[in-house]
Amino acid sequence: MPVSRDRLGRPAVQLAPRLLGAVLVSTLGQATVALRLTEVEAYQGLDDPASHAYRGRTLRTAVMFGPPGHLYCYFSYGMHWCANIVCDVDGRASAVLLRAGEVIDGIETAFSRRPAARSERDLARGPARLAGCLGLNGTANGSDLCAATSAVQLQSMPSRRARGVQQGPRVGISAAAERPWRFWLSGEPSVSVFKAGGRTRQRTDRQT
DNA sequence: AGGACGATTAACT
DNA sequence: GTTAATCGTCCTC
Repeated sequence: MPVSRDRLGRPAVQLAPRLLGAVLVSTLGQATVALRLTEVEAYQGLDDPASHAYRGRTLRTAVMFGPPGHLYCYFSYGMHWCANIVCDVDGRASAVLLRAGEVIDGIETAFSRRPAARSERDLARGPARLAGCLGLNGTANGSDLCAATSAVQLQSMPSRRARGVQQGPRVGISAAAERPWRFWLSGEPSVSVFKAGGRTRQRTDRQT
């Protein structure tokens, strides 16, 4: 039985630390991969300049404005997919980005989807790597994680906040970079390397 | 219609 | 530490 939807109907900043240790299971492509979440980030919709939903509902962000418990997948840098769990109540955009996890089942399948991974800890270390392991892409956008018939499910979630939860700035953003809305489990090898939010790209000053 | 930029990754030096 | 790859989305003419 997947996690019940009402447990996810709370703002991302509240839910994010509670998702550490939760288990996601994908049966996409007739293979099973299960993953235990070790690092997440909260994005609080209209209150959060770093959120895709900040400027309101668009075709891309529509899922975030819907009921909790669905997957929001987006395409990044022209080549990667990243995945979020939509949370908070229907109509309020809020989502938790899945940044890293430990593969606990289907390791062979995960490696086949991530040929560049050299070790188990690299399989789902980083949001696009995590999505890659599970086979998530645009087709999975909107998937209901709380439905027993769904190919992607949130199988379990700790009833209390896990021990060893750490908190700090989010990765790779420039807006609202000071908000400490990244959460991870201390001592987990799968947690991604810290980079303070800000410019990760060269300036594009034109020459005169 | 055009362009800047990104919730990134992998492969380099 | 640096940089190329690559394209959907959204904002500005």
